[in-house]
Amino acid sequence: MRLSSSSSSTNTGFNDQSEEGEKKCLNSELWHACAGPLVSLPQLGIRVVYFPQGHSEQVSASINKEVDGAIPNYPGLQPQLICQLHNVTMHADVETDEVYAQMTLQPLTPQEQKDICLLPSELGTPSKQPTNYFCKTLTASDTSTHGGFSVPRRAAEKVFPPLDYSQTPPVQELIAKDLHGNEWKFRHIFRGQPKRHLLTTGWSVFVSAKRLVAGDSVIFIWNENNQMFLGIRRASRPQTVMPSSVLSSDSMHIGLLAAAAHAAATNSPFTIFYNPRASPSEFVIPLAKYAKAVYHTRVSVGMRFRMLFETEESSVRRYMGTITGISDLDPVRWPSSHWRSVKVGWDESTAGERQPRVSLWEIEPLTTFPMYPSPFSLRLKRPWSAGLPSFPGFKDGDMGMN
Amino acid sequence: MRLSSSSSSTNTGFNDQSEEGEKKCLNSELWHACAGPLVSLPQLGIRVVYFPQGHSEQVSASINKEVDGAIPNYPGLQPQLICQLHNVTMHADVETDEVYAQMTLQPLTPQEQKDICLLPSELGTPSKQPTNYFCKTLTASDTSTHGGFSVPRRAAEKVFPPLDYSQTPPVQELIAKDLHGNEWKFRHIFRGQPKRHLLTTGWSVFVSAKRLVAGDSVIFIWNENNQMFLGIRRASRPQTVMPSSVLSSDSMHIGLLAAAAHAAATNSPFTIFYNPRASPSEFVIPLAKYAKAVYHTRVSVGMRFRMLFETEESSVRRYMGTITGISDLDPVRWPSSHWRSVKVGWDESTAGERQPRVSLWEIEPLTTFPMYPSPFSLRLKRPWSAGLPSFPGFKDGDMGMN
DNA sequence: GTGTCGGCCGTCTGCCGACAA
DNA sequence: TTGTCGGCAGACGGCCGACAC
Repeated sequence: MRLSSSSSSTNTGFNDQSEEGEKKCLNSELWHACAGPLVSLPQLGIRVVYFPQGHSEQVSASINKEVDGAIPNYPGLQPQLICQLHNVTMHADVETDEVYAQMTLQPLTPQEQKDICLLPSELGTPSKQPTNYFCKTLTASDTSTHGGFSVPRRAAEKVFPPLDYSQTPPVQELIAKDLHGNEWKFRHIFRGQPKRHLLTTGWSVFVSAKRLVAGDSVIFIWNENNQMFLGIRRASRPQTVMPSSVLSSDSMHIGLLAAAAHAAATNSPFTIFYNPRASPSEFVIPLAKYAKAVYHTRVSVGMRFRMLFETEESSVRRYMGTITGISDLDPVRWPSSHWRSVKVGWDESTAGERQPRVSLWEIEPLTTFPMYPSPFSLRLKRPWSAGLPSFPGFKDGDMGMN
Repeated sequence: MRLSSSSSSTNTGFNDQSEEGEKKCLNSELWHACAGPLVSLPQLGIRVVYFPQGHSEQVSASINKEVDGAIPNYPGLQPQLICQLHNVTMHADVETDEVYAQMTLQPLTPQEQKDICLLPSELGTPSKQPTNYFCKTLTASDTSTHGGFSVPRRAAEKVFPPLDYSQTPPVQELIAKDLHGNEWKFRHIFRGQPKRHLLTTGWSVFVSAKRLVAGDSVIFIWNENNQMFLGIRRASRPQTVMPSSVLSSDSMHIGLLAAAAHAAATNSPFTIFYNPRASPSEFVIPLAKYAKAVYHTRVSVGMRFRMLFETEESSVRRYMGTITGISDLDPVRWPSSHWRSVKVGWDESTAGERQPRVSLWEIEPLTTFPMYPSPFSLRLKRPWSAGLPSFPGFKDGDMGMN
């Protein structure tokens, strides 16, 4: 019983969709606002690279538990699978409002891999963050039953409909839809000494319904159709411990690998969930982005790079670091994998939170080799070769690199 | 982050157990009271029969979703695995208080299967329901904020400490621990016209904390150590939809099968969860119980039988039916499996809820063959033969059949 | 510019016996 | 015997400007 929507939908609002019971479209802008500025979903129909290792990392993070048993080897399973991407849909957890995406991936046949021909459009477009939105981390006063929600002035002026300041005090009713299409009404008033924007009546119901606590964040969006949306982001990740009393963590990891192995062996589609805020890194990468990073970028130990991170206020900032090594993350289980193959050191001492290992497509090396404009498509002369970084026929092309 | 306890523990209360963070013993009596009178956990150390089909049924029921993709075949995986049972532990979901058990199963080696020798103790003892307990389904008044909890008179007299009736009105404070060891305090008062037992102060916090609604049930237990415990049972199973945005249902089913297949191939232990109130049937059966039902009971079409069911008030009653067929539930995937191999018709027309297929060990045929007392142990002359019901060396024995 | 507080009013919680099923 | 209700008193929700950081 999920609320879902196709990401390829161009709807800005919510539509009922009589498909398999009660599914609804959810607002794409809102989904991306909740997911964060760094999250982008690959476009429907393109070729992507799927990393079982990354998927495994997400499962571990989601159920808050590492593998403790023996996972059988899947010798036939490559560390990355080139897949056709079918059916990307955006969802939100009914209980927690956590955003996630469902993707159906179909591994390419050996013949299709041989004939790989990259189109410029397959690089993927970066996620479009809504223009008129704000994100505020809730204070103790915001979540207390004693009062309402204090709206930062700039935020109110940017994303709320303009108040009629001739009234004393200026008041209006706001209506906003959440990820599930439920409407929430708030009294928006401009009062106090000094004057400030407040949400009063309606706010506490929202806080208790969503079980918000100080430290969580709310997001308000004002789109071009004069609709308002609101979403939430919970601060406490450990709270989101999925109580997985359904299947043991070992069985989950085995299932993930076996499903991918089976799909790869039979070239049949399989389904995965991507939880942007639970997963340490994206594990379904547009093929063109992967190819560009792996085959068009020379990296070496000592090289400087930049990498994007999300800030508290849901904007982005760059952190700088130095490449300290290039090696397999798991030489035994996943030899010759590009997943987190780059060991890095971070410039700032507060870098305890940042990963000591990253993947090539996550970073932006500061010294890049010049790219030559070339014909429209990129043609591979060899089939994808068993996880080894040999891709000689892969030529530079106009894939919109910068 | 789970609260757990070993079922082999003889503790009646709660003990801290500095094992891997914060695990605690939970009360075995309370667990069984919440699980219901028909649920019995196999004893630690005995041989059990594990049914992947039954496990799969539980997963489907838990995530409220059938398999919709193609599940690969596991030709090496038998429809039942004989396992040694390690490490049975009882748990309760932190969010919902739903009880479940974790079991570690180790498939027997072919040699061990050949040498199977059943001990009488392996039949398993039926779950001991607590003696002093009551279970009440909450009314609208019980869950309303307007008042407290009306305690049925017999229940109060049986499981609450006796009141001092010389007081006017008689009042006392009750303290009871839930499945997680949290204490709840209630004011127990005997008042009104006519007089009745009520829980007032403290009741509403419990209701809101556990998110109880009319139709849910509470269970109070009074054990021999003068301790009180309380548990809950939710009426609405569809509410318990586990939002499994972690892994697709297909991957879960594949994982379950692959984990069992891997364990069977390597004779290594694997872990499963058993949710008594989510699963349609137990899928880990004591070997002796299985053997008795399959090899010591002759069933045929037209035979009458009885089967136990749980009532609203958490007691048991028998329903009668007739065997209408004996065949494979899934001839393609699981040929020659005893899982739900018996097609039945039920006597009462209100039988819409009851399964049209049952397993041999769930029913009690009304015409049984006499059992002959025999030597202490039952010896198998042949190894377990690939799911086929040939078990010729299996002799009748003193396994406490009735 | 905004987080927290004291003050104040109104609503709802929550304890009581009445009454009826 | 026990589910629901009207009555009532007190606690807490929730709107306000004051004040300080």
